[in-house]
Amino acid sequence: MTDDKAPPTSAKPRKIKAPRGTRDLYPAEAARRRWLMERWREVSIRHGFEEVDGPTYEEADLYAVKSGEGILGELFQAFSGKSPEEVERVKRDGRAGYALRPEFTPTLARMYAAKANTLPKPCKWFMAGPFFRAERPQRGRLREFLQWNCDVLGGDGTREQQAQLDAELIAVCVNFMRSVGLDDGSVRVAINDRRVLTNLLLEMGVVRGAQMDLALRLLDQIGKTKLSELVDRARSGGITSTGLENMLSGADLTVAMDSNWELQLGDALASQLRHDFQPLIACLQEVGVSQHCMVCTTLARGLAYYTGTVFEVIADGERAVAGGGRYDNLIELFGGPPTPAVGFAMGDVVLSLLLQDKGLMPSDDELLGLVRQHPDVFVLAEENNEEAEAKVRPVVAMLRRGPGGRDTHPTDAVGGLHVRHSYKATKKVDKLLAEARRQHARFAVILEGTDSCVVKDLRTGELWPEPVSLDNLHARLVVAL
RNA sequence: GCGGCUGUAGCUCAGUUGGUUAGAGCACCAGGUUGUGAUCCUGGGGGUCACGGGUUCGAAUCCCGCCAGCCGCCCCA
Repeated sequence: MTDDKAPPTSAKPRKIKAPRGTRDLYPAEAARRRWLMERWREVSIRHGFEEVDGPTYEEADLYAVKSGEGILGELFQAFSGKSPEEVERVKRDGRAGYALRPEFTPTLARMYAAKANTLPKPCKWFMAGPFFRAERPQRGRLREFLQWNCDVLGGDGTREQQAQLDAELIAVCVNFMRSVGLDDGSVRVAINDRRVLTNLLLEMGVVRGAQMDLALRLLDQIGKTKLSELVDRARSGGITSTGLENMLSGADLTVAMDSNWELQLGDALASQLRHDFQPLIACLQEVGVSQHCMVCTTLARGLAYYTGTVFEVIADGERAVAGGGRYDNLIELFGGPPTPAVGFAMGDVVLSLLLQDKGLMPSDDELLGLVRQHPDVFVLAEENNEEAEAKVRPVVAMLRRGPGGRDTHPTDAVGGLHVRHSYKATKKVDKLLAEARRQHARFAVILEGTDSCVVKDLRTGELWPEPVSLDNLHARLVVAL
């Protein structure tokens, strides 16, 4: 108290708000996040993926390895704060030793590379967790967000198996979308192949190297930037290809997989693409998702490390919900053995917007139920019955602990019920039942004395015909639930 | 980093050309009626009107700044 470093008493405490682009999760929002994570987990596991995770921050250099220039500007820097040298270095060149993870792939590559020879091949991993990017928040984009990553690493590298694994990965993604209620019409997957696209551009006269990178970047911008400007940028980049200009100008090079390509593309292009995409298409049909898929030859995906198949899940009115592709030389880049790999990521922000747009986001009450936060039992006492009132808290404790009234190990929740009681001053049964109802309790237990109670089923509104002895209460409730 | 719009109670919003002590509904808390599920009645807590300056006898209201949110640009791993 005599500390002279204490702030002056006249200083008003500053009201600190959540940092820009972050979210405070009150019970309903926390339930929504948990529900989403559980859906992601459930679908991943059902498709044979194993859960992994890594640190939420990494050495900043990890993110520089795979060339992303832009990425470094959007890293949240992190440092230990203990080392004066490190602080000095941050002041000197503005770069801390660590960064909050902006994506999972580098961590994944690092983890896989470290244990490559002991892991099954192919190795199917998923994770879901928070990621951080120091961008300007806007619709569908925040600074802290959740992301679901699924990846398939390794395999024999044959074109046939690659197509199988690509298709399997796309299927996980599509089946998730279905599992949250999105129908065939509202889930579309745009698919392309970097190898096919590059060949196409080479044939059009685009030169490998800087020109090719620019061309890919420009294709990625279609729909976001005006045509005239795209063409201008292509020309100022030294690209004279009229083929590219046609692509940029919106020549329709997107076809539903199950449709008649020749009609839309002409015989020559159709037969070339059919040849290139046939293995993947066959596999997508095998796993039953081809009706969602279309080949979109203008899809590039900005990411530099993609080497083959690339895809995006798109929905009208929102930016891409998920995106991914094949990155066959990335593991090697992180010091691992040459390893074919394919993966995708889905963020929670756009997905939530999409579910809201479509009316598929469960209500707050539904979410609390879905994540099992609705009480099993709400305990109260008859009015004007002090003996019964005195038993409320012991009965609550007994039901929470579980059978026999003996304490169980903290990790052993078997038999313990989710039990609540009122903290209100009122003793009116009417109001207490209303409270139980509001909290969506399944049963109300109304104590009548020191050893007996009546049970009301709040779902049907019916009373159990006979009073229940407190000795049998837990067992009876467990059966009824 | 740049531009546009918006900030009044936990939420949705009123608030007149600048004029008493800033309001409603919902939510929350309490009391009453009813009396073992949603009704109804009454009362209560809660706001330095985002924040900081300025103009004015007087500012939620007008001006400037700033912060935050939303929308877009840039960028997208």
